[in-house]
Amino acid sequence: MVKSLIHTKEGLVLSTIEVINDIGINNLSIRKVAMQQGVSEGAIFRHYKSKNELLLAVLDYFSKYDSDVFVTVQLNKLTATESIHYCFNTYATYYENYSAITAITQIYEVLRYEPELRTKIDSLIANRMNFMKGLIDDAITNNEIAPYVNSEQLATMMWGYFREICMQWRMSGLAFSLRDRVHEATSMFLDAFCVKHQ
Amino acid sequence: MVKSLIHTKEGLVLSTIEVINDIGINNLSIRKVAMQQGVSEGAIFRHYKSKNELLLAVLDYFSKYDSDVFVTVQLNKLTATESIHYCFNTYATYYENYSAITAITQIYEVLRYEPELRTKIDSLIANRMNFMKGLIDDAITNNEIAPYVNSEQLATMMWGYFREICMQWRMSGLAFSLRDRVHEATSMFLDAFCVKHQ
Amino acid sequence: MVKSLIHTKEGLVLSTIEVINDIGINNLSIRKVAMQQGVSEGAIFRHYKSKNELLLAVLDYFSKYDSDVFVTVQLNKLTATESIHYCFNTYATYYENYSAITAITQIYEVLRYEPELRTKIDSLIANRMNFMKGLIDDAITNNEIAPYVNSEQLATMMWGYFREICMQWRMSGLAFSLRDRVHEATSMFLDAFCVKHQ
Amino acid sequence: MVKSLIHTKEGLVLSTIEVINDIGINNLSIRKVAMQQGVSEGAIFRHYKSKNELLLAVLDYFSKYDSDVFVTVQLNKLTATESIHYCFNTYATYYENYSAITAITQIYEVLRYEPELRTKIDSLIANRMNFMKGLIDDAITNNEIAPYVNSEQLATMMWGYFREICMQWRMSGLAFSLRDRVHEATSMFLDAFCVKHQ
DNA sequence: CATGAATGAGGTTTCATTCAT
DNA sequence: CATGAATGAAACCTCATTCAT
Repeated sequence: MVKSLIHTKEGLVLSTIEVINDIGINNLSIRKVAMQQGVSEGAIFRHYKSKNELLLAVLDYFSKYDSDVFVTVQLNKLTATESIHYCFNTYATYYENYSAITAITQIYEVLRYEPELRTKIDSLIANRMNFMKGLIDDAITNNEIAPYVNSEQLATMMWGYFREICMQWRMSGLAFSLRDRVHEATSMFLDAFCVKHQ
Repeated sequence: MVKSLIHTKEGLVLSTIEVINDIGINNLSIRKVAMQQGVSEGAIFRHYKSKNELLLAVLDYFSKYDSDVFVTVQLNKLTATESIHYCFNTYATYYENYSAITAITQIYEVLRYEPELRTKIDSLIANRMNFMKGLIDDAITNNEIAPYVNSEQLATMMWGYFREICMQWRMSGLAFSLRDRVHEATSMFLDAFCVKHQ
Repeated sequence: MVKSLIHTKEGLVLSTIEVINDIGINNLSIRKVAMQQGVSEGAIFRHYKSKNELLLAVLDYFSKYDSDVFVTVQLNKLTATESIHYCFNTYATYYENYSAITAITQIYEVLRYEPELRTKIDSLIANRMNFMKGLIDDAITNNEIAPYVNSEQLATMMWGYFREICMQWRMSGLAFSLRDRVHEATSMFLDAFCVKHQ
Repeated sequence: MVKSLIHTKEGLVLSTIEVINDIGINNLSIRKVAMQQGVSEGAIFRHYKSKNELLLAVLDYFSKYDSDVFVTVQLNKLTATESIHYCFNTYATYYENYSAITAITQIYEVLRYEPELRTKIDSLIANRMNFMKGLIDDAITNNEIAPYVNSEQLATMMWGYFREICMQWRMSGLAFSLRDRVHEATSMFLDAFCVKHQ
């Protein structure tokens, strides 16, 4: 479907995400990707040496968005809490428009069992954690969040919530607004741990 | 290994969990379970009609613990926030002593793609959510948690955190105390959303 | 179903015929017979050393009826053509009341590929042929059938018709009267090859 | 053996017929066909999605010959009884030169138990019946066969004979001339049911 | 570059049969 | 006698990957 508009190599990444979303990572196979893309199975191996290299490209595509968000946040001159809001809002908006991509958020552990993918997954998770922890630390420094807050735990809570709500959204058949729900939750988090002013 | 001590049928559930933890749900096969258990492949099919029926037994085993915890919490005459503490503490202690079981918490989405398992997974998740939401609602009623808190969102946060910290624990090679970490996080949650007394 | 009324050993023969009729000789298995009979799989091997020995018992049961018919025909003091009529009428009546048994008439070739069964099948077919050929020869001797008729070919025609009409009866879902059809065909045969009297 | 001369896909049909003839439909397996053809088992599934689809191709190949015969008969401007002679003579000649194909004539009932094959078998049998019934009806119209003859019954007799003599031919180890025997029988049939001229 | 045929390993499942109880 | 657990072989089928064209 996306075939002629973009290069085959990139199209295969999108097709793979589509297949994972449609039938699950467990039922993913080169044949299914080839069918989704409308090419032969052999053709895929012209572009990617192995199935796991294709999955690596999927993870690259996935983490590339992370990098973009993180850079953008840095460039915008926002307060730390505003940055946190901005960050989750950006993800939620993106995911809402490209729901298949949320499938990737749910299969970290599965992919981690493939040796070729483990490093990539680990750094992806670490980057997300560190970025959020950094923002929270900034917020503490700037007196936006209470000083006694454990920034690592709070970052874990936030990403944990985000992945959990993505799962609920998928389970519901995309039946609610991911964006609104995430926005409300982010506000809850920031209000709860902010410095209370009299 | 566990062969002669307990019935084969139950041993297969434990062996399956062990294999999932060792090599991942994606690489799980009847053959591998048979090897882990020290029986032939055919023998498994005397006890479970299919691979998915075996996985269903794994999920039953997994959710049985949930039921036990929920009942125990109900029996103990604790305040709502104490119950929440008790609940997560119980899980963390159990999981710390049986770390392989945490593998199951990470593969909901994968299993949901198997039609025979989807209902089970969905009810398992719904039960956890409803139980926690109930406790939070109780806490609100009892003035332990602030009345403006959205109990569903808070429950999502807590279970999201719990699954996320389980993942981190696994990724770290069980390098920290799950129990301590979860205890701290639960306190953070309850403090943050509790009614502030002057 | 037939369990307690008759001995298990004989019940197994009937159950086997039932299963062959229900799901086909290709899908016949010891397990299916055991289920039909309501016993364990192992129990069958108490009575029959192997699957093929059970099938041999089925063929014995099947050919026993042939013997009975042949003897009865001999005892009745009928003309040769009357005997032929009587013979096919007896079969048609029996098969109409026990339709499952017709399944056996359709699987000679399949069973012949099992070395342990081949001799039995061959003699069963030879006996039917010889018996009918003998009656036809008698009819020729008695001037009931024209002298130039090749009795072996005519016997082949008659048994061929009989098996073919059994197949059609089965395919139709037993939708017509096997007895009437066979009676008409037998008359057609005997009229066509009889000595024409002026 | 037939490998490089003709396409694999068509070769597989011939190999399958060979295997059925050699070891029986009951012992037919993809593995045996692969061995007969000299390819791997997986290779077969590139050409046929399943075992039953391969068997369907066998039946197509088998019924294709029927169609050819029926069309040829129609084209030749023969009398009805000549057509009947021609038809059976053609089959007998073909089968005599390709004896393995007669195996297919003996396994209708077995194949009918496979849902994917039933329709094909049923139409194959119906076509043969209707064609022969049509010829007989023509013969009656043309005063070649007596008007009181039930054409459906006669067609059943003829096909029944043909299948029965094929079975005997196979059982005898191809020890007699199928062509001569069938020719004689056809003459017997047509003489017996023809209009007697003074 | 792309295709389509092929492979060999491995997947789930069924089967006939054995044997301790 | 009967059961139920177990086995080892074989069934059908899918998979990642290779390679000639």
